[in-house]
Amino acid sequence: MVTLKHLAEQLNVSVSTVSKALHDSDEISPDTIERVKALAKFLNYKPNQLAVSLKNSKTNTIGVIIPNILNHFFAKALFAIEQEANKQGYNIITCLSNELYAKEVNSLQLLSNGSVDGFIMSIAEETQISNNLDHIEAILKQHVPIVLFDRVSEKITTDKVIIDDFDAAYQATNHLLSEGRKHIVLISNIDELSVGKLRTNGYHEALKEAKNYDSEPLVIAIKRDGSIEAEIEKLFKDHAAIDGIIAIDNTSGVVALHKALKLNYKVPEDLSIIGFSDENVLQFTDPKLSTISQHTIDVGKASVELLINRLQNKSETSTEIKTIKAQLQLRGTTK
Amino acid sequence: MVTLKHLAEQLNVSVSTVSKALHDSDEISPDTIERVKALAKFLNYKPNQLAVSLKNSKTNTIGVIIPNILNHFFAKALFAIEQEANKQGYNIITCLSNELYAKEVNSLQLLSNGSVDGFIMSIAEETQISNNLDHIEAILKQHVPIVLFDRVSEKITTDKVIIDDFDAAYQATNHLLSEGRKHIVLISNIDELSVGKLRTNGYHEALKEAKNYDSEPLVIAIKRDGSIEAEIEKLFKDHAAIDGIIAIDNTSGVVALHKALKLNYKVPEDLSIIGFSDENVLQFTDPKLSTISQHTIDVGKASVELLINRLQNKSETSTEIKTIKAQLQLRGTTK
DNA sequence: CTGAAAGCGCTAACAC
DNA sequence: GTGTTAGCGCTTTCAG
Repeated sequence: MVTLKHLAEQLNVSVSTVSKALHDSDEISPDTIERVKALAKFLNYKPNQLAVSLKNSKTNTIGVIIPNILNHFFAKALFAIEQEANKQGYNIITCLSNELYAKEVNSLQLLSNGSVDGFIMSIAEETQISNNLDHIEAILKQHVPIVLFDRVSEKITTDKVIIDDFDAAYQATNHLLSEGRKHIVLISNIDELSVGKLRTNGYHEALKEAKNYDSEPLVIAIKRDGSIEAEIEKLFKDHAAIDGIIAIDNTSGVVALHKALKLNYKVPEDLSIIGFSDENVLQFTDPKLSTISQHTIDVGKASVELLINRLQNKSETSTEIKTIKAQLQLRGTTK
Repeated sequence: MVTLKHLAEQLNVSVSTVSKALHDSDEISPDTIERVKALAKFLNYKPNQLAVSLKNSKTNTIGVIIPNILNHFFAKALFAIEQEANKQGYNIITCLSNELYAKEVNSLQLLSNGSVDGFIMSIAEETQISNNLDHIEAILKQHVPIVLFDRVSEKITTDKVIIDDFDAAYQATNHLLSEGRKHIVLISNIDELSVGKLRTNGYHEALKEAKNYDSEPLVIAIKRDGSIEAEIEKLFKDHAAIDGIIAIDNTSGVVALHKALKLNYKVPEDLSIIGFSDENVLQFTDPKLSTISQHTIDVGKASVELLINRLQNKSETSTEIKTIKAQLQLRGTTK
């Protein structure tokens, strides 16, 4: 590894001269600067980031903790975070909690002592269920900033980026009501998550406010390990009169559509379906699924902005909660 | 941040005593060890990894460069790499090249000077097209080990983990031949990639060896930005006699199945389809897609093993190429 | 059993 | 315009 010292020796100058020269200090003669830079380039010198970070107590890297990278929403969020961070001159260290409390604790602990300047994270399912957030509080107390996105908690006071989940489901439900649907069911396999609860509440609220809607709300909660397909088949068997479906997780809307078509429901004539999905599933459906689009890229971008802001304005200003509007995208599975 | 120095001051001992005590050195009295550890725990001391790494010239972190995190194959590979690395006591820094040469160069440069002990990477599309691999050679020359997985190059001599792409496609094609198919087409949107070429070759070879197969090979190469759906619709229109499809990328098999069913092909009676997909798409298809399964978890795991091996046996043994067998999973879209 | 000192690679205040 | 020095937090050799 080429170091400042090597360059200094080769050039018969001191290490500090080399360092200054490489930073274009005006303490150094143009001539020397040029010689230093030439040799640095020739030897392909790259500063050791570890040493720089140690010296500066600043790493220019962000720790990102993702609950489940196989979930397309999070993959896309990571994509956006990485992109924006890079643009702003930050690197990222990614940890995958795999929805486990223990891994989340571990990652936070491991990185919080100097390895990263701050965190962007979404809370693991296990953590949300237990609602034990002391590990996050602990990091915050050490003045390492954290931005929470999507899966957040009211127990924690910090910067957050959230989606207006309640409103998104509320609007979706209202849309189906406006189509004159009389039996609207909500399907969820994210029952335990904060976002799942909010979406479900939005659905309930819309139905409660509805005039002329006589059916009881019906929520199908699919267990994490359960088969979405089997549950949905059962749903159609038990409730043949269904004419509207809101699917609040990433995939069950697509599955519901396939099953419905298989059972010869006419979509959207007899039955409307709205999913909480990204465009990536559209190529797999016909008619194209109407969805609630989560603007995932914006979520990631906003998270990075919030964190870097906090990092740079050391000012202990009050925390910010940024809400990214979800958007109802009507396509082929709604009237 | 709590440092060794803090602990030392509080306890009226030297920094080196503290350091040794925390490492259970037998130079230190059991009594002191206990006192040190107690205080360390009380103050929630965590060693500064930057300092440790700088001192040891060893970071225990692996740089992972992923071409496209929105591709499920790579998301799963990352998942596996992270998991295995963690198990072995390594952290990962993830960089996303987004298929771009420049980003790949950048990530490699940035991390190669001390930030990571080695790399696990799959080559960006742009890099594979240009076939300019000097940046990778350069890192290798600095004795920073690299493991290449999936998208590799023969120009580079280093440890590699590959899938037997040729053989997988060869077998798949032979299976369709054994069903008596007479018009087998190959669909690809990864024409430019090493793996795409290998799979296509396997298809060609199988057809060449086949007796009683009279049709010409037919390869539909979908441009990166092209619409898979439109291309496949066109395929069915232009070649109604098709009775076998091999789709060599992650998604086009699913799309082909949907379009075929829509056009009232009987699958698998009139038409067999084999995709190169993971189980994650199965819930979207009926009948279930027959696939070539890539054992992505094994690919990730093997990559980590190879790298750590290289890291620990500094011995300059010859490089290793590990082939992970792909597996033909016959389900509902083949006879 | 404990401590002093050097050094990993870098930056920056302070000489000269 | 250039060099000396100290120090970031840690480990480790060597003295005591």
